Amino acid sequence: MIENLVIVESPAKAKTIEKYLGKDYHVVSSFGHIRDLAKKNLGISIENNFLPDYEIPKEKSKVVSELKKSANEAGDVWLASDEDREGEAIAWHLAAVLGLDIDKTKRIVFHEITKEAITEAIKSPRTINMNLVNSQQARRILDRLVGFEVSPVLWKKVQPALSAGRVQSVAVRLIVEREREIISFGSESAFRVTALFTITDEKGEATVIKAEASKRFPTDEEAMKFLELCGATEYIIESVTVKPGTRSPSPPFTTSTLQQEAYRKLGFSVAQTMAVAQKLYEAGKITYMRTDSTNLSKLAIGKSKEVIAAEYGEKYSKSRQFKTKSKGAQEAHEAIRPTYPDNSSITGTQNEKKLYDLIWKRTMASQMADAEVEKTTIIVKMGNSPVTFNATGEVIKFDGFLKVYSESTDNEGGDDEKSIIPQVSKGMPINYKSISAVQRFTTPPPRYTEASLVKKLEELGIGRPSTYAPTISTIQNRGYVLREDRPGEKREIRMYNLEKGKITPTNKTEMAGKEKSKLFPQNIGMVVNDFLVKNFPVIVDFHFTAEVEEQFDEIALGNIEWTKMLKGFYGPFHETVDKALENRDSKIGVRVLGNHPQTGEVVMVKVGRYGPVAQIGNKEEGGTVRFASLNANQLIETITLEEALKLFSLPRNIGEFEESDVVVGTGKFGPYVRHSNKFYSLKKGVDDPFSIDLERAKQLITEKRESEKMKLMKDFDDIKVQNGRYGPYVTKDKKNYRLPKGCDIEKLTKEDCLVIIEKSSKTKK
DNA sequence: CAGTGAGCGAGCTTCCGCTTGACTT
Repeated sequence: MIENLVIVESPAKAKTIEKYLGKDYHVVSSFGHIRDLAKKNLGISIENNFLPDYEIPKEKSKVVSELKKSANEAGDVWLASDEDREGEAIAWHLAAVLGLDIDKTKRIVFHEITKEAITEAIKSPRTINMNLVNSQQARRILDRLVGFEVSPVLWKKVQPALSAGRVQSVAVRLIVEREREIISFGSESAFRVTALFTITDEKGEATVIKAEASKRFPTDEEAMKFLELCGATEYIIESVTVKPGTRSPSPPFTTSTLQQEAYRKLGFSVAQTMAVAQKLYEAGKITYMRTDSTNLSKLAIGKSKEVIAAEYGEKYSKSRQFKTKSKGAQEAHEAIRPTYPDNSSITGTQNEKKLYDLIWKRTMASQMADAEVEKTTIIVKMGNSPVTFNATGEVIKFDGFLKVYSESTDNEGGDDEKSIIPQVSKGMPINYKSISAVQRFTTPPPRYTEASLVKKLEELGIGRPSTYAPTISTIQNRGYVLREDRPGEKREIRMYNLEKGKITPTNKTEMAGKEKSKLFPQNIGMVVNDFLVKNFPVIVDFHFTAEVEEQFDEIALGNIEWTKMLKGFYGPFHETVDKALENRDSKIGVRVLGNHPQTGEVVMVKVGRYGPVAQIGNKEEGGTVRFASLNANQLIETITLEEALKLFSLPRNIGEFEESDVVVGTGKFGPYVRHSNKFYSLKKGVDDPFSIDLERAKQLITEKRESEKMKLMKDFDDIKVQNGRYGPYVTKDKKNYRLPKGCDIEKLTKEDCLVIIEKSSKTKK
């Protein structure tokens, strides 16, 4: 019999702690929560003062029975779940399920996994804090009430299988509202004037500096007029300002900042970052990856100091402890850092190496000296205009933490490039090399990426480190939003260039609105959002979470009773649910575009059973009602009558080829060409089903035939060997079969193929 | 693998936050 059983949440943590505690302690893991509200029904008895109905989920039964067995065999049970609201609740559920005495069972906490912290914790156990547990119960029950009362309203009023919740609905709202800002954004343009000046120093060496005019010019005429002035004057340096400054490193990673930087620097999706980090954590290479804390253990700070001094020298080291500033942070863990700071690199997959490198650098940089910079600003005066040209340059005097790491930012325009400015003095005359006025368009606010959405949610205090990635998956799985690339549209920009007193106009094109991996709201997301905003304004308010969190904190402090808090919330909330159900507004999400120009029938768009659809005519008026699905990227909100009517022109016959009709249409998988019962997809972003001609259609048909021929390696009529994405395979009756390893395709016979098919169907059973 | 949009109504969908595997394709 082992004297002491310690229960923690994570198995990787259990392994480490057991090493620190020695042979008198057996450390096991609960794998997170072991009980939850009943899966079916509401799981809450509202009339019994919100009495929760807890059950052990099926997938947890094995863990729980093992825990029970260990607990029965042990002398003392120590509950060592995380030091936060959820951790306290886990401890309480464990006590309840394992039949431990709530008032006597030892509860210990540590927010870093070091030998010192753990032995210290063992010395000072406390008991379960029921106030903290109750604040968790309030949180859990409130979320269930919101999710399980609002979602069914959506099923009834909008579409089945939809969902709403305190976190996901706000995430969707952010994306929808951002899209509307972009839709209503009116882009304006103005000419930005930049000059290249040549500066010759005492030694006669020439350098070119770039300076920007202090004014922008709204029209071509004004820009031209200014350039004319520029060509007819002299330039003198009016002032030179040199300002020293410092830059400080960012704090070490939390879940949210790791997701943002891994996206910006490595192009990882939020889910990918978490999966790779999980592997690093399980291999003992980094500390826990779901954390809101920027705290580092004394051990980590000390070790980092040694590493930095040895690697870069004493003057690069500066120990710092960062205060966590994010709203609602619970700080149960350390920041995300290398377990062993002396390992600057690791073995593993490419992605593991890259992410580890990022974490190592960020951690080291956080313990390094400020960078010292010198910012120089030069103002150049013109002889005939009050407009000045300004140039800024930055010189790094001491690189400090920048030696290791510099944080990326979200803005994409690399406009404010900083150059090195040579020695110049006030009153010095200089000459221009060239001056150009370039039309610049204002840009709408950026669409969210997964990572920037996480950042925003964290700022609002909505969601937790363990739920950022799942929330983003949920809103995509429900079809509310979609992560997409957009090619953008070509835009002409005008420019005028002044050189040697002569102005030459030139035009160039740029791509406007090009997007990569951005979150776009879908029609159903917009309809659901508008419905929620109208019917449940409190729930989708950006401050709702912050407000209820304040009350949860009061419960944790013992100032409010948790069921009272729930009663206060539920009364008015449930009324809004009833009101939303009573409302007989049948036209949810319908937008009437106008009337058919020929027949006068009403034309509308809405989200139908199979997605967004345009409709001509309606039941009430009689006659035939016609439907046509909207194309991908067409929004109910912005589609025009003309565009909607165009949808009804498909499928259309565009001619004949090899004595068969060629028909263009749009199907389940997008626009296609149909020819003698075969389908050929149109190229995305290249072909348009409404304008494609016979010539291009023929081309698509022959191209596909060519590639099919390339694919075909052996042809035994009903059985074929084809070359696919994952190498050669056998195909028969539209079913594919993998080839055995080391198979010689050249010698493969029809009989061999039949054997392969036989074997494969046997193993499937 | 290229549609679907009548009406009835059974039975189902759904939340947030803790934690990891065990499964195919």
